[in-house]
Amino acid sequence: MAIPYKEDRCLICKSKSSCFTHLNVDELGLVDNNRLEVKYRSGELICKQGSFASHILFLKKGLVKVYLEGKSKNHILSITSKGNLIGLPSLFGDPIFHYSVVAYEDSAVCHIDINVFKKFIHENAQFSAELIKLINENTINNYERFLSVTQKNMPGRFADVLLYFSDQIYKSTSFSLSLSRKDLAEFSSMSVESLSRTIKDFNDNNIVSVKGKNFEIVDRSRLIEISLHG
Amino acid sequence: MAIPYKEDRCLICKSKSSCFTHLNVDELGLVDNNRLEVKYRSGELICKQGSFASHILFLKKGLVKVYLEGKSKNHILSITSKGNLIGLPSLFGDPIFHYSVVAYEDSAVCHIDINVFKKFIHENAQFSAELIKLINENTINNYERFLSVTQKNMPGRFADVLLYFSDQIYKSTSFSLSLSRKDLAEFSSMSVESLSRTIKDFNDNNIVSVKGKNFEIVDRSRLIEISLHG
DNA sequence: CGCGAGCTTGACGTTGTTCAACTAGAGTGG
DNA sequence: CCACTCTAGTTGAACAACGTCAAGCTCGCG
Repeated sequence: MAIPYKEDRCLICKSKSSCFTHLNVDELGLVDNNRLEVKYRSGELICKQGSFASHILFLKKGLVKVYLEGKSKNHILSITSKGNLIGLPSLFGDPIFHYSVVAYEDSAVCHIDINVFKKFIHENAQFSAELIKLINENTINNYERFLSVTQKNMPGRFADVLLYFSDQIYKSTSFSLSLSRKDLAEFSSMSVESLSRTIKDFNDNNIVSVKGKNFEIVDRSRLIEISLHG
Repeated sequence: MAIPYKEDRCLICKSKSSCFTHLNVDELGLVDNNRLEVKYRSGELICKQGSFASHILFLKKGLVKVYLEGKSKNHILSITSKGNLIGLPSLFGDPIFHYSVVAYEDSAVCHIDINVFKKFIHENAQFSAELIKLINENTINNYERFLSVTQKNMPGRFADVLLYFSDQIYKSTSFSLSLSRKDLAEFSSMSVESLSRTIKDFNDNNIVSVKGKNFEIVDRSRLIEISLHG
């Protein structure tokens, strides 16, 4: 059996979620005493849709995919990088995870007892306010994805995905993508073959330069135009 | 100028949202003093995507559609009946409405000052907990819709929509639908013509009996089977 | 009685998927 | 170091799903 491992005390942790900034020293101590820090290797399952959500997860380090499991294929909800909470939709109602999460890179995850979260919600209003803010940001992102998925054709959807990686995840015009073509396809709501053709098309038209998993956005304005349905 | 109209005091209102049950007499009085009750006729716009969200809306009576405005067509997020709050995603962050809402039936809506909501969130932890629960239920519904939209064909999606009306809205196997074909199409993510053909198909195969806006679910188990991709 | 919006129907075109074959590269064992 | 295998990725052709266009229908309403 593994020995519980904790790199830092929460108090001095620099990668805290914004809602933890509203906790006092005692409260942070309570978090510390009710968490486990777990390291995951790339490809490992961090949480499984349908399993018991006894803990809220905090992604301290790494990159993960958050996805819904469908009958035959999955739907990737978001690619989430460090500093974000996972499992918030499980806070009330059925205490089960509503999605699965898998690590893309070696990741560090704090498992925080869900009852500690509930305690703070009932006792610390600042914490609740911040939590609601985080949940709402997520909801608004979902709305954008609804529009992308239901109203755009393949190039438009893939343009959205590329801009998402460039702006939100890697914050650069060139990046080495950790996702497989299959994952990219599930994130853009299309088949692997169609994705491959779309990539080729973007590459041939000098919109994006693609070599394997390395992407470089060449013509950003064109990409934005395509995203707005071109 | 219209005279502010209030049918009941909040204290004795029987159609309260679940989060208001955690307010005391004084707090309910505060809600009462900071709300307007507005009646809408069928077809009227209750709130407009992108406009300033100074108030959270409570649907006291009626039936409305909540939808995202796309470039050429809309995407209906949900059909919402009385007892539900509208505008919660606008609570923090940009104070604008992220969707539009239109009445299907004559409806009564309480406009509650958004600052009253924020005040309760910062002072009443029970209220926050209940609010988070409501927001999360909505998120989980969105997940189901993601799977429906991205992984099912037209019959599957329309079966989902019919079951939604039967189970969630009308709670009966037969109902008179307030939605136009166009709205039904935007709710099922397809064109009006395809919707029309799908309806005809369901009707011809004795799965649902349809006469104009009157729907009767004849073979529920078949409908569920189709929903699970048949 | 005629007008018009909403609805239906058929023919056709487009978009995207599926299937199958092929290719490139990474790991394995001799 | 080289053949062997396995998997991820690419490509082409056939096909299915779905949208678009145009015409016709229905029914409420002036």
